[in-house]
Amino acid sequence: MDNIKYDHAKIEKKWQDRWEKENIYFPDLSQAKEHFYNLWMFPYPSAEGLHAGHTFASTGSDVFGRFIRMQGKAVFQPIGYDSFGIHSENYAIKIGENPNEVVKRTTKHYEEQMRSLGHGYDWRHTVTTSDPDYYRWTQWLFLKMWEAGLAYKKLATVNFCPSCKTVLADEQVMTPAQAGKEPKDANGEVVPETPETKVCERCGTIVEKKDLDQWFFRITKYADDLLEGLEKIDWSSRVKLAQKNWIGKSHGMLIKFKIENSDDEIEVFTTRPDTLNAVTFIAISDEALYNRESTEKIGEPTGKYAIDPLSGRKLPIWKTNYVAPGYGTGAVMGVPAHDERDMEFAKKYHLDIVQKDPDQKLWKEIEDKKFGYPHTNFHLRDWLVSRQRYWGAPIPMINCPKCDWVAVPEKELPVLLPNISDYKPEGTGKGPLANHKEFYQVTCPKCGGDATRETDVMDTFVDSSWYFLRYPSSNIESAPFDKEITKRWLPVDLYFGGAEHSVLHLMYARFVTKVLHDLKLLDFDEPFPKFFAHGLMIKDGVKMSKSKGNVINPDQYVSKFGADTLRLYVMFLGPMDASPDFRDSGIEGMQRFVARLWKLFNEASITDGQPSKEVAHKLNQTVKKVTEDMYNFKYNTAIASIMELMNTLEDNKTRNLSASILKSLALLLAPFAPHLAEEIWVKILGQPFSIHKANWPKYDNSLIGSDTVTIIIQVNGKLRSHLVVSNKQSTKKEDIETLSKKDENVAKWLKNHGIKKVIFVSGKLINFVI
RNA sequence: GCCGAGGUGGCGGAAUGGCAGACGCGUAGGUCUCAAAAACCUAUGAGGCCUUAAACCUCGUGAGGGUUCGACUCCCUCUCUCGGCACCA
Repeated sequence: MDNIKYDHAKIEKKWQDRWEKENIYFPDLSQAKEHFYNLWMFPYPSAEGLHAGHTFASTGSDVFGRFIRMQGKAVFQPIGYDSFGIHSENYAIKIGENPNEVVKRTTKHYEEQMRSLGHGYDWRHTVTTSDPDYYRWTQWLFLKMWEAGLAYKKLATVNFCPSCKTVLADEQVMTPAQAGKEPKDANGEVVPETPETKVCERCGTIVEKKDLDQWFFRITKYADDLLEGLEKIDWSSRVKLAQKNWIGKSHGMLIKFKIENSDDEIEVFTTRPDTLNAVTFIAISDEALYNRESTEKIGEPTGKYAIDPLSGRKLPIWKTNYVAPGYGTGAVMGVPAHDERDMEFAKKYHLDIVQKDPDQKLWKEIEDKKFGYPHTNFHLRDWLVSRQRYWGAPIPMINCPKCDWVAVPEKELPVLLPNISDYKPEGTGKGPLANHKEFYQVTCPKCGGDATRETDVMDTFVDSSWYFLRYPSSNIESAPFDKEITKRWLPVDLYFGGAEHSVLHLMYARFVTKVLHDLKLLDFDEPFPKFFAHGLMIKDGVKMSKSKGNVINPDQYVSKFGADTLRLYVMFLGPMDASPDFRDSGIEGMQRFVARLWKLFNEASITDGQPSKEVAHKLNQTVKKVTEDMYNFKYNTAIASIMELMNTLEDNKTRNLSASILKSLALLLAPFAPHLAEEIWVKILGQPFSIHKANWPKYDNSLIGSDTVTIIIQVNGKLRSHLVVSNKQSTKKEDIETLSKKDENVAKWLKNHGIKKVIFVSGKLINFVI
């Protein structure tokens, strides 16, 4: 037995080295004709290593890439690291090391892990977003935005954690339950939670609001384009809907109200101008009241009155906390009869309530009489890209007392991020770079006078908004992306990633692509025509996360069971878009499957002869099923049918197995278990290296149907018996009906009953209705 | 509150109008062994019938109703779970 033990450690390493040496996964990017850009969202190195959830996702992508490569296409499958940004920086701070050093170490380990899993990445085209060769072009992108008038600076309210002394991204502010923390005040005292309590993801401290000067990208200008573009891309409706809701387009009108005893007017946005006849007050947003974030509606009368343009009634104007600032005009018309929120407010403050039916004619009347005009509003806000942090790409702008904001000339890029020791955020409203004169003290590129550099860095989502453009051109120094290569390889053929990026990353990448398209730098305007959202891995029923302490490190499984067993196991857990639960017990079953396969190939007497009918039939069925499942990312059922095939072959083992059958089986296994399949292909079947360049097996439809068919016999829809007949006979209603009636068990049910109707589905079933 | 996805054996899951539970895990019994592990074989939704076995029957896909010759699958109502958004006028 020992001589056929599968030594996964030795065999996997051997083939990984040979694949790399012989450039199996490195397509010639300038030549390839039939090409396929297969992309998995790059990870951010915010931990020492990747966890099993990454293994599930990256393997899912790799399996597809291998499958497509075996269809004869040149597959470009790159990988990199989203290494700038708050996640990586926070991790560095937590372990008390400089992010420059941490990222070097963690990305190295990530690479080792991905290599050990046997992923077919093109290691000659990796990107690391914190590398100056990369962020130089992130800064270039900022300049393009600036030139196009799509970057601007303005005062904005941002989230601030008084304990971490830093500004937080919106996605790092959450409810205490989401953070898994008890809410604390700035002094670290636990305080009672209210429905509005929003805390810092990391420490659970209640976030404060601060007003700071911030850089924005004008994504709102592309709101309609982003919405319309969704129509032509092949994404799941769930993800499209999330983007649609985020963009939040609503049609309505802006209506003007004159203010009593004044020349001023107040303008409100409404989607219901047909209810103007029931308006009784005007509610305006008030930052101070709004920031108290109470669920109870509160307000204060301003003492002023607006005039209803229809009836001339006086409408009191109230400052309230329930009108969102920054949306529409920040003012709404109060219509208690048709809006629950207005009703709640009107009741509390004893405002008038007028019951009148909505009148669709008002849309036209308001416009005709010039009380207002049609207007479309969006929920989408401009993209805040400033971060008062250290670990990001410096924003390439210079502030000159004479010339205002001046862009750093393109040829002076990159603006290097200095390696400093005081990189921790201080919470002063400025980033750590503001403490470094040698960084910010510069001369104005325009007038030559003394000027100061911007000391904020860019949001990490800017880094990841264009990285897919860089991969094929990663070795080009003169441009962010080469024109010819980009034309050949983009857009991405399949983008594989987590649904948690449904809005942010995927929206930003689409926006940036559309901007570059409008600047005539790209000839497509959607970066990911096909996106597949995989599920998130669960461990023992709960989401895998560092804070819950249930993160699984794949390394121990690779060393104990081997990459192929682990790959097969995670792919077998369930369909790719589900959330599989990682349990240790199941992986041993997969180890058994691998051992049985190995034994089958080693013990079989391989012949050149034709396979038996039964085996040929099963093989063709399996090839068809696996091929179809691959395109639908239903790897679990693909593997199940390979198992069935193996079970059939084991039953036939005493007979000799034909080489053609074994070759097909090896090919079907190749995407899932690349090392095992290669070893079998080259060493046992004597085929030329490499199986991963071989052609995917074809199936013959004529061999899928067997000679006989089982017909189901039902009485009143209940299964009563079966009938095994020849293919030909199975389509003849009269024959089947006669044979069925002779069946003892069927006859029993038909006895003493008249047959009302006979339903016959050719080749499948017959149903007697009695 | 709104939107979306979902509820199938002891467990992961399969079947998308036609044999419910493929495939795997687990469990039980067996073979091998001094013994154990491993490996292999057999059984495995619940219940009934039966000396035993085969065969057969009833029930069964969150609950209730409907459409259909036939429903896990389609429609309606309810319920629970998970995910996203959340005073957006």
